[in-house]
Amino acid sequence: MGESTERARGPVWARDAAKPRSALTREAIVTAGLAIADAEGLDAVSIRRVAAELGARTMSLYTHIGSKEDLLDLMADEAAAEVLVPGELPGDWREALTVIARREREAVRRHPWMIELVSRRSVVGPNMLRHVEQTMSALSGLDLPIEGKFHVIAAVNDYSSGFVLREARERMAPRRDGWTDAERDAFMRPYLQRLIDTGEFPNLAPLMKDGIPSTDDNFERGLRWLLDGIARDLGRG
Amino acid sequence: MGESTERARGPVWARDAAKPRSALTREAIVTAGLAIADAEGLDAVSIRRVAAELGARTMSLYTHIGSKEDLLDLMADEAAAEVLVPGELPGDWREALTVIARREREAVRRHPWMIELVSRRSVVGPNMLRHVEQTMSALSGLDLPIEGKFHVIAAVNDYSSGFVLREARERMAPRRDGWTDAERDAFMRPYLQRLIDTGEFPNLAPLMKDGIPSTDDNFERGLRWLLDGIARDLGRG
DNA sequence: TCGTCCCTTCGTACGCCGTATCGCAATACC
DNA sequence: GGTATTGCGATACGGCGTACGAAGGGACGA
Repeated sequence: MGESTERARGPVWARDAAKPRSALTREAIVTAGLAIADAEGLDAVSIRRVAAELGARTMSLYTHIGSKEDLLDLMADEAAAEVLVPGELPGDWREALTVIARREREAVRRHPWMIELVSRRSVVGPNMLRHVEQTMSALSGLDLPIEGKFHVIAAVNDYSSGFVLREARERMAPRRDGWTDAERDAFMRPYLQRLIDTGEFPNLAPLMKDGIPSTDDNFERGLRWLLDGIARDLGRG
Repeated sequence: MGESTERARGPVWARDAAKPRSALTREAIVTAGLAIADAEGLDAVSIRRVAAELGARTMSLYTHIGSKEDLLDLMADEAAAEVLVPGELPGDWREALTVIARREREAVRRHPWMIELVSRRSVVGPNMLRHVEQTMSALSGLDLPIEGKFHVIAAVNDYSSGFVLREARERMAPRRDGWTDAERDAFMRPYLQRLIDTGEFPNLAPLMKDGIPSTDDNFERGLRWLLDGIARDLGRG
């Protein structure tokens, strides 16, 4: 049977995991991957490393996952579970969407590597779908066709993703290039000063000099703007 | 001199390129990298591959760039040049921001790999800064403190990034897993059907069945919502 | 109880990758 | 013409994902 060695196809979540005969299970592998990614970043997650962490040999992992991509998909969906809001959603659709968006942000702050995964491929695992379902349910009180609801949650989600992407990038910066804040400043300042001196950046120069003003409610403000715009449009219809 | 072999530090853009003695220049390397990424995706860009493309040996590239990360930074900033709007911006700040946002989207549609770079690290090259400067200049007619302007462009940019991230992900999907649309459908449908059958997704089931309704003005609509919300807030102040 | 089959484990090996190190040759400068 | 500098590249190292196939143990029918 030549095809017995063929690589598994289709979404990982639709494929059976191997029967557990020891502690080496798909679940344990995913959990170990998550721990490594949380502690050392996504680049530290290698098949060899995960195996070592579990006291197994490298190739044993392939009994339970089809490839490294599979592992990353499973990790992403596992983390997506944290986005789900437990309990009832607020009745008001704006409050409900806000609560959900906050949770997205918090989950990414806990697991910044989610950003890198999400920018590589769509995650359509069960937890991610539960999240979309929950978000759609936040709009169930609205008299709107399903496409309209989808447009709303897509726009809100796009804003959250973008914010969270930018935030995660800024938070990861020190670890990625291995600089302390002082080093970073020492390296960047002369470069930025030279750019300021060209006079090419009249509107930006004050910000480059003083740094970017960052208050914690930037996220809330942008979200409020967007929801205001949506509410006005719905009210007009 | 032990420190002569030390790795270069600080932002790439602040470091001198080597003097060109042949066709092997920093610029040529970046251009070759861009071509490969456009044609085959970011994963196809390796130092060895870029060198081969230029008819050089692998290690010669390191005369002109400090590391692969440097090359990726330079590529990202090169692509960022395409985001700059040539000529005058519209006088109305909403129109100006819209024009800029459209250009961001178009640039990423041409170079989907930008998404992966941008989710890894901040790009603060000259072209990216020119882009931010241009965006700030779109608000120069507004009577708003500089922090306020920054909050506005940050929110608009977050929305654009999020949309464009989602769009790029969807567009890259077929290439990434090497499925045709038919295969994708064949693999996904039974999986989604099983999820629908659980009854856990009452709000989502219609969308999973019929696919996501995608019209081309989703981007414009979300942007309009956000700008409406901002305009109202500014008008009230 | 004894085969038989299946399924998990994993040793080995291949072809990629980024890049440290260092010799060499050509150029630039005095 | 001699010397210092600098671009180029051969070699090598330690990582990676994973194909292949051998080995061993549990399940199960005879």
